Amino acid sequence: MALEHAILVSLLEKPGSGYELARRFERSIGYFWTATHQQIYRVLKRMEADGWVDVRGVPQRTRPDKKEYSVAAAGREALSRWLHDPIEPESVRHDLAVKIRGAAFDDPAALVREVERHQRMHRDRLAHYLAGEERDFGTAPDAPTPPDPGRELQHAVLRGGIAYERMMIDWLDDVLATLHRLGPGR
Amino acid sequence: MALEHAILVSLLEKPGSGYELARRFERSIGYFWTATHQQIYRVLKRMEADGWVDVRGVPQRTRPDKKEYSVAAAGREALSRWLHDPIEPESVRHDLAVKIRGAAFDDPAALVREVERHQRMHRDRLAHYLAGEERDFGTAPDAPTPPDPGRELQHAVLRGGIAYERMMIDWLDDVLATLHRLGPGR
DNA sequence: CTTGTCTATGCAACTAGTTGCATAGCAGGA
DNA sequence: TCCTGCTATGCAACTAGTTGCATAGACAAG
Repeated sequence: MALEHAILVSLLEKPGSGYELARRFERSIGYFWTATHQQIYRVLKRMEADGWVDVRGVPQRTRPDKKEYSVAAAGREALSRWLHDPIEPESVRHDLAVKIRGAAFDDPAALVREVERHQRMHRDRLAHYLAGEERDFGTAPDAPTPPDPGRELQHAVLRGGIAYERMMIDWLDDVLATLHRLGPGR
Repeated sequence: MALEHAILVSLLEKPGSGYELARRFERSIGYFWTATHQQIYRVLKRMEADGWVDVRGVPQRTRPDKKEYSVAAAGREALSRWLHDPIEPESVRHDLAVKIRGAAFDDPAALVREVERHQRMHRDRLAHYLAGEERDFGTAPDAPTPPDPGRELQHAVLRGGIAYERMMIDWLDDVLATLHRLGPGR
């Protein structure tokens, strides 16, 4: 399990509340890990009980009070242990591939719209990534930024996301061409 | 949920037992969907109760008897319904990306071996895919095979797997270069 | 003749993740 | 004023998926 570890990394990058974490999981972290707010709250509880994180109540005037979490020593150690563990089978769940193979037993042409819809989502995400890259890592201004490992590694992960979206867009072009070649079937 | 649907597609391609399905999920189907034998047996039970599949006891001499499953009319309809449903948020779980961002808070250089190990696994899988492609879809012999939608679509999905592995290998080269540039940290 | 591997199925207990709902204060618009 | 939407946290009930174990016959290696 790595949700704990994804939370640790996110809190090390910047401490925050469960709600804030949930929003990060909808954006930057969500590109390679998803989690709902319920799951995050529950796991944070467990991490707090295990002493992996510290909590600090933050009263707010205009908003409900929040609990700001930050990584404790035990959490850092747990993360370090996990980083040094050679694990991961990388389980895959790719609905669209199942659908494409399934289309042979239905009407292949009926899948065209669905594939196009997915391709559009990947194009949108690519545009979003590229905008984020330009914003956060764009061509250096006059002041050259000092080398920052965190920044460099975040950029490397983002480049992975960009490469993934480009690959998907190209592959879905290939799939669409195949579907068109097959024509209306069954 | 799509394990049911992945099983339906697999059984439409070729009827088989729970054990056989489990082995297919370790190979061809496993490239885009994973499942353990326990899960498959349990889901098959449910699908049988729902009338999605038919069972036929097959006595065997040298092996334990098996139950051969095949898709029933209701199963075909369920698959068709799912194929026409525009769904999927494509949930992602990418441990390695979490590790890479986490490396900023540990020793980036210590991750080099792990990344190399992953890259090796992707190279192996790519070689495996390419061998399978040559075997099943290789340069046509004298007899041109008749057009078969199932075959074409299986090939399209396999090309997706190949594109994915190539993308990952290239990206991990990029990650390794970044890690080396950072040098031993913290 | 014992040990290990392969086919074949399954139970029980657990952990992970999803869905629906509840609460509650504040802000802004109709 | 009421309704919607945002921040903020959480419970309860469910579904999905994992891990460990059990059984049992056939076959091959040592």
